[in-house]
Amino acid sequence: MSIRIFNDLTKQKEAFVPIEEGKVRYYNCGPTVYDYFHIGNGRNFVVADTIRRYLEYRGYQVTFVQNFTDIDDRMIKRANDRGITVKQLADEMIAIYFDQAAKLKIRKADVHPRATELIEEQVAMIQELIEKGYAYAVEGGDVYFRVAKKADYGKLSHKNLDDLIAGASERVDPDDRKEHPFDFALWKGQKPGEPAWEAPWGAGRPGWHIECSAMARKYLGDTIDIHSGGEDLTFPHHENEIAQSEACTGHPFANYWVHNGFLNIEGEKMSKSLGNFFTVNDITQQFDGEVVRLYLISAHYRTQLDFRRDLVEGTKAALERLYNAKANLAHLAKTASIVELATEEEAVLADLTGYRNRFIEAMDDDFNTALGTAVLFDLAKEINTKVGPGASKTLVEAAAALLVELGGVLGILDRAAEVDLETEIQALVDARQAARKAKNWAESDRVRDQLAGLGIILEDTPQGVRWKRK
RNA sequence: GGUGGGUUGGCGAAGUGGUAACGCGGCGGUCUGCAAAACCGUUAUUCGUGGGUUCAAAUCCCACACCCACCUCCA
Repeated sequence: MSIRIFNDLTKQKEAFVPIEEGKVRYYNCGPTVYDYFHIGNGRNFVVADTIRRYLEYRGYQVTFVQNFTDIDDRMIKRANDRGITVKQLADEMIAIYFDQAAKLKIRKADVHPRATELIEEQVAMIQELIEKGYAYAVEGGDVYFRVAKKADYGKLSHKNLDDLIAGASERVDPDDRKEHPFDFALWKGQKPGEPAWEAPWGAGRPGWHIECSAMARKYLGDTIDIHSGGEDLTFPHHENEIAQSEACTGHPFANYWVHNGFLNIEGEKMSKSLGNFFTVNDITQQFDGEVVRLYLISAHYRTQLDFRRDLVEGTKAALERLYNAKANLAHLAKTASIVELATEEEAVLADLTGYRNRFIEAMDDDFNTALGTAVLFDLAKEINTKVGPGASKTLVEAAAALLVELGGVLGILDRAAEVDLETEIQALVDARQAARKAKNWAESDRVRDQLAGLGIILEDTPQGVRWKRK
């Protein structure tokens, strides 16, 4: 069995066969760093991170690249509005990206190139495209890609130029300098007050699409295995990347195109005008990042997902369930001393392997995280039912390890099952236990309330008192 | 207009030919000094509508209805 991926290029699930055995070259379109990234971006980054984690879990050596677009119209406008340089804006937002991404348990990519770091490579590609007749410079210093020359233009979005023109007849802004309305900018000539770099056809800055082509090429090669992004990027961004890269290198650009569905807010498209524009920063003020992450992968990545607070609240309870299974095992591990498995435990241990297999089967099928998480809930139930007081250390540890192993693939459950309490808090917990032993309920309840005020929630279990932070 | 996706219990969400996973919520219970939490059990004879194919369909085919996304810089 192998991993199957729904490839947008062919619109069907295909067995995943990497270019180089055992290795994966993976590129995901990162954010334009003009502002805090929003929860829709967050979904994309979580999806890409999960795919990356899973590929690694399946034994692939993954080189994962995710860019920062640090030069474009919005960057320039925002920097001007704030009276800072584009570079300052980028530095600030990139730092925020890493901070917020960490909250969602999104790992750093192997390479996080910035568009402005690869100007030379982009200029070289544009030059090559001009030489091969795929691009032309016009008055004003702009350089455009000649879409009509690329016979298979539209193969990713499954459009052809005639349809495009018919569909967009009213929206295309006529630009006499362009040969074809859908020719897109590879390079934008400098306008007064804008940052610019030197180029053979005049100072200016790269267009949006060329940066991804250049970055993917530099760090991953002419042909990469997987390229992903939000579904809205299919056209024109990814279509244009394909056109540029393939025209330039003469090789296929990416073998598998993966697009995640959009994230809506309470049933509506997120937009500033609707006032429902939420950044990850907004959301993590209210919810634990791991809860948000679990919510984002609770549906298959290709479906549209509605962000609803009540559902995230529900996910919080669901994640608690998994953590409780983990905490139960940690508790048992403290007292479990028998190493040898009892006969009936052998069957449970064998079941554990079954859960791992089910998980792999689910995730192999186009990264079905909804099914994958379901396996975790089933596993938690098995643990709670079959692994109790008196269980052998071997079984307790195996169960705990599997829970963490599978959770780790999804980017959850890495928090310690129990935190050590500060001595003064531990003293309060002890005091309450003493009061309870003396049946001094008034005093024990008072201490319990006091601890609640400190954010410590106590749970009296048959195996003793357990606590967790609010 | 073109292209693509969707419609599954109170709410979410898997499932693409063999008789409806999983989570939240609800309900019942266990535990507890009482709580809370936790845990256990239970919760769709049914998968937008109407036809058809088949021994068998949520799953395949044909209509229809409704919803959504993309169609030049928005993940």
